[in-house]
Amino acid sequence: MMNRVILVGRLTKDPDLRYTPNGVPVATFTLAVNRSFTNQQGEREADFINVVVWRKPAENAANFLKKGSLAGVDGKIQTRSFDGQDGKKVYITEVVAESVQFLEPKGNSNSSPPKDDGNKRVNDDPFANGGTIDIQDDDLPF
Amino acid sequence: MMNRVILVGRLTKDPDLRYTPNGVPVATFTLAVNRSFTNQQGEREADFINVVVWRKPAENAANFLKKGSLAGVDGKIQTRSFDGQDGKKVYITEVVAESVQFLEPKGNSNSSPPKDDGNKRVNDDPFANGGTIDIQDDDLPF
Amino acid sequence: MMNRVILVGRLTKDPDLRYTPNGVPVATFTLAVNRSFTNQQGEREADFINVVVWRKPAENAANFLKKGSLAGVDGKIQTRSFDGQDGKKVYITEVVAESVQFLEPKGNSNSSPPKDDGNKRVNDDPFANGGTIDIQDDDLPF
Amino acid sequence: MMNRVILVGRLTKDPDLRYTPNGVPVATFTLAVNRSFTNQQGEREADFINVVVWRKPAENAANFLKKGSLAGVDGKIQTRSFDGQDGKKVYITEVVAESVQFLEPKGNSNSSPPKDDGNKRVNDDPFANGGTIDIQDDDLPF
DNA sequence: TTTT
DNA sequence: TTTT
Repeated sequence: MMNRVILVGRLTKDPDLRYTPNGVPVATFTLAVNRSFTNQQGEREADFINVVVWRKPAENAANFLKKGSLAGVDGKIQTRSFDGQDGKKVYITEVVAESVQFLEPKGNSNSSPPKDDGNKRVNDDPFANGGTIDIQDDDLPF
Repeated sequence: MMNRVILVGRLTKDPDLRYTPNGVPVATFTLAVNRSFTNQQGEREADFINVVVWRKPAENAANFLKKGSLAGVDGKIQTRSFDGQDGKKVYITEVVAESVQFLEPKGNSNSSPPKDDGNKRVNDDPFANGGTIDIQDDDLPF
Repeated sequence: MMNRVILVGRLTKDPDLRYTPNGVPVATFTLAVNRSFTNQQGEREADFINVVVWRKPAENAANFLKKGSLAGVDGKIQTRSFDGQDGKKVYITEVVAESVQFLEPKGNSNSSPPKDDGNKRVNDDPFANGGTIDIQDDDLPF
Repeated sequence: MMNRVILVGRLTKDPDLRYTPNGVPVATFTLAVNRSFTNQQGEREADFINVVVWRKPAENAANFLKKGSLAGVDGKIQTRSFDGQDGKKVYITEVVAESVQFLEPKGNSNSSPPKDDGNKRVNDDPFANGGTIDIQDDDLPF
């Protein structure tokens, strides 16, 4: 059994950072990954892939990525289901990132600096880890 | 922009082979990929990932894989949407396989032989191609 | 910066398990991965890829894999160099496996049972972990 | 049998473009891929991975990548051997790229424009293909 | 509900 | 023989 996904694309919006009742950080975002070929109308389309990240990489993603950022994701496909509001089961397929890579060049944060929305700052420089936002030993305890 | 998925798992059902109006073969199946860790209840869960294959590999998948077969998939994640019966947009995330690998050992087709449901036979031995079911030059013209 | 390798192939020999001076297990083996295409002479060739595994997965690989076993590897490419006996630098490219997957079907250990060469037994059934031989929390402390 | 490699790193030198006696373009370059962790001395090390590309993507790589460019590679590991000058067999492990991705942002070609060393120009804008440098139908015939 |  |  093997399950591996690698993506490079651009965030369609700022990451959404939340915390579980136990205080575990979870970030979600959507990556737009342009296809390398065009459709019959000659348009280049994209796949819009939902990504979930847990723990410290979640906080790093929230701190260093924003709408339009070029990011790499290494993780797994996960499927889950829940009961929708109309009583029907909803099936979800998403990518759980094990590491998120910040691929924007150093000076290239466009116009605005990385936003600070009040989350505690975990790491001030994504390049301190070679640009990788990885699972760390000192992550929240689970 | 990069988009790559590699999976190894077991088919939950026999592949479903169809043809487009232009005669292009498309097979779909679901791969159950067991996770390497267990949940809080100590149960091992699986991800159920929908896979689409086009052209000759579709026919090969239909001919050589069946419910329970161990298979490898190398492809891309694709997202698409359509309008559901209740007027709401339905969003789909699936894997488009570029190659499908038959991983069952040679003599191990369980009890029954590979089924033959009347599709024209493209290749009588998946091992003739090292077990790979790949896109071929003589695929249908598109 | 991203670095990901996924392989499925067969061991060319039994894994070689050693221990560092600090007692850390390291296993090495070579995977033969048949190519999906043939050369001009119509022969199918293979790539012979050296794989290194550390810690508990190393012991699991040594216990459950042997010459001819079908195995999956998920890891990274690593390069290193050392000074050869003739004073010239030797450059090595190999795969460091983060997880090793035992893909032989359950009853299919060919003729002989998994060998036991005196290594302490860490896990008696690779399927207890869904066939995955993964890095565990109780690995040696580094 | 599966064999897949995905890399993102920086070119250590300009690509080296050559042509076979039959006129088939081949480019080679080395990708420096920084590791996400540091060694015992607290230094971040890198893996230096040799990459080979054939046909049109080779020409595109030569035209759009240079020393220091951030690039993504999707391909396979290949091993081969030849007889060294001292009569001993030399074993090579390298990556054969199926597609090469130009990840430098559009305006960020540093100081100098993409070099033109006299090769016929195949494509003037790597972004015309969404930044992908892919195998095309009109490649040389093999 | 989508990015450059 | 190595990149930012």
